[in-house]
Parts: sequence; C-alpha cells; structure tokens
Amino acid sequence: MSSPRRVGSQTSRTRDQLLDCAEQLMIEKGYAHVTYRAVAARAGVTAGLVQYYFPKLDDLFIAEIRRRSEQNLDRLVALLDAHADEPLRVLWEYSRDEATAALTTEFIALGNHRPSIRAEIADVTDKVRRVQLEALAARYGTTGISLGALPPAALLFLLTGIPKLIRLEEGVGVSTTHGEAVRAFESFLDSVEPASRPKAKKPTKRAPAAKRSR
Amino acid sequence: MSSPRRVGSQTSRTRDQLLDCAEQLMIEKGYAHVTYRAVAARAGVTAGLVQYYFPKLDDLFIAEIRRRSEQNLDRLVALLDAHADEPLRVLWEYSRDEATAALTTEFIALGNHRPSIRAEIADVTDKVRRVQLEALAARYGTTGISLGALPPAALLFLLTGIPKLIRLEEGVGVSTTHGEAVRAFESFLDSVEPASRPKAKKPTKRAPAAKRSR
DNA sequence: GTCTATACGGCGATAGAC
DNA sequence: GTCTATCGCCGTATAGAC
Repeated sequence: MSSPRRVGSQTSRTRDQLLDCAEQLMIEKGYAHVTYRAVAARAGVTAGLVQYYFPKLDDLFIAEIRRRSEQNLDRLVALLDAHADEPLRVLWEYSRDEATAALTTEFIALGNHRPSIRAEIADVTDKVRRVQLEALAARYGTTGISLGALPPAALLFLLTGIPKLIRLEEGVGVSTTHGEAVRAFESFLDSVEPASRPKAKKPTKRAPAAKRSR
Repeated sequence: MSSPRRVGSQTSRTRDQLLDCAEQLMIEKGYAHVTYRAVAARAGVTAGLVQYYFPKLDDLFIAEIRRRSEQNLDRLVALLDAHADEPLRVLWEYSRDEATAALTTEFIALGNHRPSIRAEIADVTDKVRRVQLEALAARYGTTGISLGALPPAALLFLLTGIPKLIRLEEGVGVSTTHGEAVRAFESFLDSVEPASRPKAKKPTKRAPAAKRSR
C-alpha cells in the first residue's frame, strides 16, 4: 500500500485560522478569489501549508460550509425554542438575516458544478428544512390549517425562499418590487401571528456587512 | 495614438458560432469550464481567434447574456400578447420553463463578483420585470385587487421567483417540499385564472436537458 | 478584417525534501 | 508538521501572417 497523502489534523488551531481567512476572502471577493496563495498570504503562512490541511481546494470549501452551517443550525434551533409560539415570524426573520446570506449565495454558486460541494449543501439544506417543518408542525399541525389554505411545506418554502430570492437579486443590483413583496408578506404574517416581539433577536455580534467588489 | 486592440466585427458568422459553443459548454459543465482554449477546441479554431472576437472572457459572457435575454424577452412578449387574458398563468409557466434556467443560474453566479456582468444581468432583469408588471396591470389594474390581497408587484415576485428558487435547489440536489409548493401555487392560479389552455405553448424546439457533471 | 504563434505570470495539484 | 520544486492548465497580451 502506498501511503495516501498526508493531511493536517482537524483540531489544529492553524487549520481553524485558515478557515477564518478563507471565509473572509470569500465574503469580500467571492469564491474565485479563494486560492491557496491568497489564503496563505492573509494568514501569513506558505501556500504549501494551506494545502497540507486542505489537499484539494474543495476540502477547504467543504470544511467552511460545515463549520458555518453547524453554527447556523444551532442558532435556528435556539430561536425556535425561545419563540415556539410564533415559528413563522422566527423563520422569516432568520431567513432575512443577511449575516450568512452572502456566504450562502457564494456556496450555491460554487456547488453548481462541483459534486462534493453540492452534496454538502444538499445535506445541510435538508437538515435545516426538517427542523423548520417540525417547528411548524408543532405549532400548527401537519395539515393545511388556516395559513391562507397553504400547506405547511408550501408556506415554509415561501417564508424562507423569498428572502433568499431578494438577496440573490440584490446581489446583482436589482431591487424592483422587493419592498412591496416584503410588506405584503409581513402583513400576512401579522394576521397569523400578531407581533409580540418584532424581531428575532440577534444571538451574537456578527461580522460587518460584506463589502462587494463593485 | 497607438491603435487600440483589434476586435472582430459583431456580425461575423464565426462570432455567432463561438457564442453557440460557449453556451453549450456553459450548460454542460458550468462557466468555470468556459475557457478560450475549450471554446476554441469545440469550435475547431485556435484560442487566439476566440480572443480576437472577445478580448476579455467577460466580453464573451456578456455577449452570451445579451443574445439569450433578447430571445427570451421576445418570447415572453409574444406569449403575453397571445394570452392577454391570463397573464398570471403565462408568467408562471414561462418561469417554470427550464430551457434557459440552467444558464440563468450560471450567469447569476458568474455576476456575483464581476461588475460588468452584474450590470448586464441587472439591466435585463429590470427590463423583463417591467414588461411583466405592465401585463399584470393591463389585466388586473395597478391596485391589489382580488389576487389574495397581494399587490401586483408582490404577486409577480412569487410567480416568477418560486420557480427560480426551485431550480436553484434542484441544482444542488434538494427537492424537499417542492411538489407541495408547486401544487399549492397552481391551485391558487386555478382559482384566479380558470385554466383555458393548460400550458404556455413552446415557441420552438429547445436543446435537450442539460447533462450535469455529477 | 481574420486569424496564428508565442510568451508571461498565476493557478491547482502532486511528490518529496527537511 | 512544515515547506519547496515542479507540472500542465489558465487568462491575457502582443506581433505579425494572410
């Protein structure tokens, strides 16, 4: 047996710092600018070392996705727990939170033609959706109850999808009709879950808004 | 004055063929695989010639976007004209047509951090949306009439956005809740615009479904 | 106006030295 | 555990042939 390629340990502090740098680069300049050399330069190490921890560039991206999505899932579960009486509002606000939206878009684009990354995204997307559906079912049951005759799955799709769409369009510089769409949906929310608390509270300090390379 | 770089004419037949090859490559393997050398190989010419017509790679992508979106806009206008009594159904079916969806996703990802391409996408997106809004206003007026109390802009956003979302998720291999969402929305459509003709007719033969590089 | 040949530096990836 | 050398691709630029 020829020994396979050597790889740095997953618990290395260096490894975690490299992931931080990669994430920053990705937010600021897009995944195309996340290169071994660029990450290394930002972290103050050699490119070879980055490759030691992430033999393929995809390994880096996958590690990034996994780390991020675990944080996000934890946060979502905590929010749904804390406001179990108004899951719709929680999901809506959670989806509108822009902190991780820029990264998500980046990852989707990245996964579009890269099987290993696509699989990772599909995995976390499904996991999140299951949690969301459970929260809806716990509060409103599994049938299409009030909710404008919408079955829970369809409602969930709107609730989390519309903010995603808006971000996507904002990303290319389009904003037509966004305001109307948001207002319409929020007034529907108001009718189903009369606002007790206006916003899902922020769990922690987030990174400043991503600067785009315009 | 040093003469600027020379560029091939916009009416060249060769140029059009190069665009065809680039589009095929993009659908089959993603924009990352659209390279001067790859396009040239498919077209049976040298890489230098591709560069002669498209000095920067972005020039190629922009030309591709422009050509495609003009075709699509023409098609949309024709459909709306032919079925002026049921614009909702036309927009829904048009948005669900997958022929150009793979390309659209690709372009959005591409434009995410490339200003010139982003500008091009924003331009055509706005243009299309204006046409769509006009069609809605012509049939239903500009106020939020019936339509589930949704203002036209919000309705339009759902109508064209949901199919886009579904494609996006399909692209990464997620399909949970898609069926329910489509069914729910179509039954709403049925209630507003009782189906006379079930589908927006196809304008012409389309390319076979894109093979994904799984 | 069309097209070819050639060169440059940056990239992902690999094998292997320290 | 860390880093270097090397390979074959890439975008881009330029000079010049038909």
